[in-house]
Amino acid sequence: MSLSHALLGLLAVQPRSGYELTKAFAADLGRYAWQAGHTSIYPELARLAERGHVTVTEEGARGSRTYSVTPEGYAELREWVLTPRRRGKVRNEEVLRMFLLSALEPADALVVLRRIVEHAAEEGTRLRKIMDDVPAAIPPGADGFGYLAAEFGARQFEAVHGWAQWAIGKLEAAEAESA
Amino acid sequence: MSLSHALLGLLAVQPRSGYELTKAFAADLGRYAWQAGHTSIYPELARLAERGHVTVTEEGARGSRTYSVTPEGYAELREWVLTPRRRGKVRNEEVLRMFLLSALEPADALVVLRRIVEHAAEEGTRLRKIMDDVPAAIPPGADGFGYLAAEFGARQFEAVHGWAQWAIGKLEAAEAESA
DNA sequence: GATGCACCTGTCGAACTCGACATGTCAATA
DNA sequence: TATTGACATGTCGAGTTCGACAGGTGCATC
Repeated sequence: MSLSHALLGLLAVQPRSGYELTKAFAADLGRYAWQAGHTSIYPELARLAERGHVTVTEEGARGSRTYSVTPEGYAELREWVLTPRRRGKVRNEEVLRMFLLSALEPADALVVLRRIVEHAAEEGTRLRKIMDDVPAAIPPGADGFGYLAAEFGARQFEAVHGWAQWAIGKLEAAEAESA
Repeated sequence: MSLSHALLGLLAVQPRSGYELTKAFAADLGRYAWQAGHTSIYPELARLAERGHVTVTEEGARGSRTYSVTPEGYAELREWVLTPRRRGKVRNEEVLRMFLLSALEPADALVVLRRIVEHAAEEGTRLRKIMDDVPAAIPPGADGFGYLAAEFGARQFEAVHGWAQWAIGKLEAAEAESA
């Protein structure tokens, strides 16, 4: 399962509590790569601990438990990331919505595409700003996947932006032609 | 559920059988947007028919049934695509693997990143070739989402390609610095 | 001292997914 | 005519996900 590997990866970068892991999934990780709520995370942590892939290395206030990966857990993670795989799981509601546009009337599709262009531009500049504020010396991934993720997200939004503009151009040309 | 809307979208472009829908999900749609196997599709078609969002408009050889969207189904689809939504479902094993790279040793990460660069370049040119072969006159989506999807995929791969190269640069610079 | 809020962990049930299994058809090729 | 393979639809059970519900803590502010 991918969730277990996502948790191992997060913990390999830095030991965290279930609560902190939940926040990481709510941020960039959950935005581009893999979503999970705390209701999936806590039971999965328990399973990983049972398997010996993680251990509790600190107990803090309010019953919080900080988990770290064990050597076995790290080996499992490394193996999973390094092994090339056939097609993995894909599920993206945003992208699905983009594909479904071609099923609508061009006028409707244009409304949505213009919204996408606007939104992608906003998010792109937001992420670019984050990248600019990060001192170049920060090693990738030191604090979660912030740095790599921000750049990935920025490029992703730029690609979507370009695609939506291209699609608008195609639709407008098709409309002008049929008129 | 998104699966039902994906089916409505596919059928709105063109009536199809469950078998043909399954093939569409195995192609570009399932690659970038939403995966589904026939074991999800057939029961969902039955549910959509029950709700009156699709109907069987043709019965062919080998027990095949061709479904079409009803006006109610189309209205439901339109509403779903046009309504702006908070964050939708995201799940992408490939991207997750990219994020997890920063949890590995730089040497391991570089191996994977170089593989990504190569793969993204291949897929990008493959899709670009498809785009070039498509006569410009074909209206978007006439045969599934081929045209829009190919362009989207091509831009996606180009973005991943650029990102991976950037990441390699960062990692190599960091290694050189620490050496 | 009460109130609110972010912190922190958990269960349960309904819905959804997915691989394995099952069944039969039509056409081409050996 | 036997075999192969794409066509075509379906069920079942195990595993996964996710929203709703639940409950306790430490701190700051009123």
